[in-house]
Amino acid sequence: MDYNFNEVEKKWQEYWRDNNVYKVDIDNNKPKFYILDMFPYPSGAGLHVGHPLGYIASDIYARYKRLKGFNVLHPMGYDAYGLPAEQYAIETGTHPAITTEKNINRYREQMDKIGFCYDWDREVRTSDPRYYKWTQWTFIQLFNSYYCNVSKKAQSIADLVKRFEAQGTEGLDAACGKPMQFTAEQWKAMSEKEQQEVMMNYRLAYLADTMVNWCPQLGTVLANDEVADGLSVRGGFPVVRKTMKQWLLRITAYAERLLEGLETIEWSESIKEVQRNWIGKSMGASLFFDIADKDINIEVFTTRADTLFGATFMVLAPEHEIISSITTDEQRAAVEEYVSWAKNRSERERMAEVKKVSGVFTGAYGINPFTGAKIPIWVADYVLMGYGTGAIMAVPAHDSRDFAFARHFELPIIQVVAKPGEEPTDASQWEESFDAKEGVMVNSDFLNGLSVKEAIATMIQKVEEKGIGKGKTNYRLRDAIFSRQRYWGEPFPIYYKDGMPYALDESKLPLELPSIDAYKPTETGEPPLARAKNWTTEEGYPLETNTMPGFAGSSGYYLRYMDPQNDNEFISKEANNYWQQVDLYIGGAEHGTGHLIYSRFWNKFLFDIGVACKDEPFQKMINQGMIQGRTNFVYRVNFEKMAEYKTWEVIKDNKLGVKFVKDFKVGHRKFDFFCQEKNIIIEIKKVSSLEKVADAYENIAKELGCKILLIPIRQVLVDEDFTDVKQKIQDLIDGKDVPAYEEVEMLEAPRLYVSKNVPGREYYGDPIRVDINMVHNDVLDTEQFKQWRFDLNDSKFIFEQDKDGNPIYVCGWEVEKMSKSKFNVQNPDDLVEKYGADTLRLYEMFLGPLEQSKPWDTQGIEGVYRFIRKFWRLYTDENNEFCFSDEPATKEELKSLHKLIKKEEDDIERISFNTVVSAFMICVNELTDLKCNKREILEPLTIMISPYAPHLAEELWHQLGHNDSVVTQKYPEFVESYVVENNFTYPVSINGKKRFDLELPITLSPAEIEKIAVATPEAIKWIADKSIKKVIVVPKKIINIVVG
RNA sequence: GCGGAUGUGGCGUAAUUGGUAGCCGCGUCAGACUUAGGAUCUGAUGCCGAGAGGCGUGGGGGUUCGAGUCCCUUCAUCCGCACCA
Repeated sequence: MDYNFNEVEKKWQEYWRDNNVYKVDIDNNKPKFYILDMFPYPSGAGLHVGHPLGYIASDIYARYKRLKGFNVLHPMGYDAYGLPAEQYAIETGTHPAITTEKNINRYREQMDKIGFCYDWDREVRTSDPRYYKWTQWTFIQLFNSYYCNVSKKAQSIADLVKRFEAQGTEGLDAACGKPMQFTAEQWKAMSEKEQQEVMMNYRLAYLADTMVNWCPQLGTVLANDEVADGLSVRGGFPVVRKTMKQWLLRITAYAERLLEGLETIEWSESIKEVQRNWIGKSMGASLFFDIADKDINIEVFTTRADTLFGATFMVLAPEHEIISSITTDEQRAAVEEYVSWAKNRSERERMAEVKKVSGVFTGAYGINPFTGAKIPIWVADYVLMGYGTGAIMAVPAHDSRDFAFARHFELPIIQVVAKPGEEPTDASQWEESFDAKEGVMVNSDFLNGLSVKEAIATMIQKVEEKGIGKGKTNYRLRDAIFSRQRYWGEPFPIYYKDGMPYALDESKLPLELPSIDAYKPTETGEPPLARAKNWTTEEGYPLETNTMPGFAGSSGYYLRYMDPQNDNEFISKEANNYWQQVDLYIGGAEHGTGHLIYSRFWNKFLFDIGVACKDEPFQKMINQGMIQGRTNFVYRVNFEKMAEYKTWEVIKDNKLGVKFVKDFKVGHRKFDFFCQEKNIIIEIKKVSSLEKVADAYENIAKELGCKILLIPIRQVLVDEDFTDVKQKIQDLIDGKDVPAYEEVEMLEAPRLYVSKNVPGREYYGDPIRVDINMVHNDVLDTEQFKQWRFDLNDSKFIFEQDKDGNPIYVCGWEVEKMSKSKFNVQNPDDLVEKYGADTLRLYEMFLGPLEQSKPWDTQGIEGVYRFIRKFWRLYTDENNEFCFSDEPATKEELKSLHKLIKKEEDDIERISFNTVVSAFMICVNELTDLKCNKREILEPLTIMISPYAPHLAEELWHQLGHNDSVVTQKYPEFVESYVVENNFTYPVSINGKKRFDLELPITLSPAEIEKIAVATPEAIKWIADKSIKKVIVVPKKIINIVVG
């Protein structure tokens, strides 16, 4: 009998649980290591094979670090608040806590089956009052803090009040909503409400009117990262822009620190870049433009102060508050109409119409501060209120959007930057704007002749001197909207007195989520919490009815794992000083602009107030790739695309020696393919319409002096290799006379065939990626499609025609994200059932580099399963009886083992788990060949495989006669002397090409090696009559003989 | 449009500093044991070629004794951001 994984895995999972093997406590005698997975949102679908990929990797790393003598913190918990459970509650009336609990239990069961080494005593759930007490506590600290730009950290709002009392805003440099100036006397004269309003301008958690993403279907606002393509990420409902009073976190105060911090952490360059883009720092200048005949000015932000002389008009965002006060009476009606049109457009419409130019003139003029020229002020929605000041100076010559706008509304265009050595030209005649990042200033008075870089600096200096502007750094990052009009989230520890919000006393925490009768908004549109009875403080003040967003609970959870049972503090100093920060964080890259930036902000704030001892939460991060599913499809072949594809293939691969351009435009006409050099047009046309268009095209060809070839799309069916077309194109290039087109008759349906092991060939002769319409969006009814989907798993082939006998449906598959709606979800439970957890663990690692996305393909799992059994057989004899030898190990056996020790150490450190699995296979193959069953080899081998296949290892460890757990053992010591060789087999190259091997003692000098090498019969044969020019000898690497 | 990646056999991949391209596994083929094989074991397997040998890391060019690796250029695919002034 073979290895019985079912029995063994169950046995050790129980043993580990009953013996608290994974429990971890502070141990000052050991170095610590904190390795963390992104905790999951427990959805109803349970885990799929993509989830455990990161968990398995971190589990292996954690177990390895433990063997290496570290005290490893490796916890797990649940991001338990979230929309799906609440949507379900609205539909069914089931309390989200019940749904969540059920899902958590399922997740836990699935995770336990895979044999993770989490210390479950440290589990956290964001919806647990004992946990969210500290989320609320952190919120109160944010509410009671402001950000001092001088000390560059958060400080107590009480200090700010003291300052106001002493000196007002004199000398204050703090992050705030809008600039404020008042004296101590004025402060003291304010009413409490007024003072509270002033403080609100500085608090790090503040309430303000703000433009939000409002999702009517979900009945809540959403953060920018919760919206994609104008739709909500959860649910896919439309989102509109709307001004509402919301809680916000002043994350912008930390923009610079968030940016700088990226330099200190070991994250992938791509995710750092995502964050840099999100923060969007740009250095430029803010300039004030006076308005003609008015006593007001407009502030604009520009990164290109140098182009000021080229500013020929100004543009305001439709939401800009100054619009109504500057618009002239003649223009008022038009402006108001435009503004209301622009405001009422959905985000989706706006995005779809980015290329369309729209705008309206206000009738007002700004004054160019240097030339004194009057420049018209327009309103247009290509300027966004959310960025900079919501107003720009437009320099059409050097900005494509300004250029398009100027063209459309016939506004003047002045060139101010020229390529070095080139004279300025009449910009009003240009076809497109000149993106002048480098060049020389022209038409710009005192800037003329300067480079762009010099001109920017000079201009900023000049502007500052004149007092009409100043150098300024601008960030794209917006403050994070922190309230949601939902039920299933943390209640705010806030009550209202006299209309102003106040924080609850910390002793009142946690403020527990009340139970309510239904989970939807009230009839009057209040958030669900307004349904709660007695939702007031003891004194009767009303409590906040908004709840916190999903990222509230996940922003500081890694800290809580350090001290999860502590009800008196967020974390004890002792725990924090010991565990410090997360050493290795593993999770998906999709949280780049959400959780990962909020967490960094949250942690920096906690660092400022002395709760966290490190400025950054996650020192090193690995983003595991997504495991994609294989989805089988039925396709309808799009012959037009196929013809285009084949034609392109012919042009590309046939190496015709001339260059064809795709989608080439001549004037307003667009051609499929165009070769300028030879004046050849190739067009792809439907057979039925070919005759009609042929004449038209011949005229065009004549007009342009071109030759034309029309390819009937049915050509692809009768001429699979496109030989005919190849010939015609070649003839055209050679200047031969070729008829513009030939009618192709289709006599019978094309023969389709399946080559089972050539993906892509399944649906047509050549591996063509035809543009294909997924059938369920198209003609076929869903039932039939579904049936096919399942039939397709065995590459069963289907060939159909529709009612008119026209389109042809074939099958194939594609790699997609795994999702229930795509019928392609692979569930780990089934695989554990069939192959065991250890096989699943090894296979997920063996699939390829952790960070790479890869399609899930179960075919290869057999190989890993075979390996596991082969590994088992090393320890057993033909009768499956354990059988070990106490003989000393041979040199070969030790060499094999120690090669593996080194490889595993090196590769685990660089998170290359797939190569470690491969190294195990090599070692086991070698030991099997050596028929090795020595304890001296097998004991260390058992320890070494335990991070990967813990159940198997634990069983074998006990079979080897031990009574303790393999988890608590020491990783074997690498001994170099076992792997060093006396000889090295040199590859000998002649002119860089390897020709033969030569085994030589490693003690030889390069000169000796050269002497021997050139004298070998093999070398002599290759040198033949040529002479040796040079011999390169790299010791223990290569010998290269250069002959000539 | 901007930014980040990635291109190696039929497939997943390996090659850590420029030094034997294709390790390991899947698949395939052949053989052994078998009543049987979707079990197990053995061998072969980049392509072309009977062989000698030639060609091969998306394409083109360069540096080098030597390039998957470095440089230039080009093509393709994936991901992120996107009227960001």
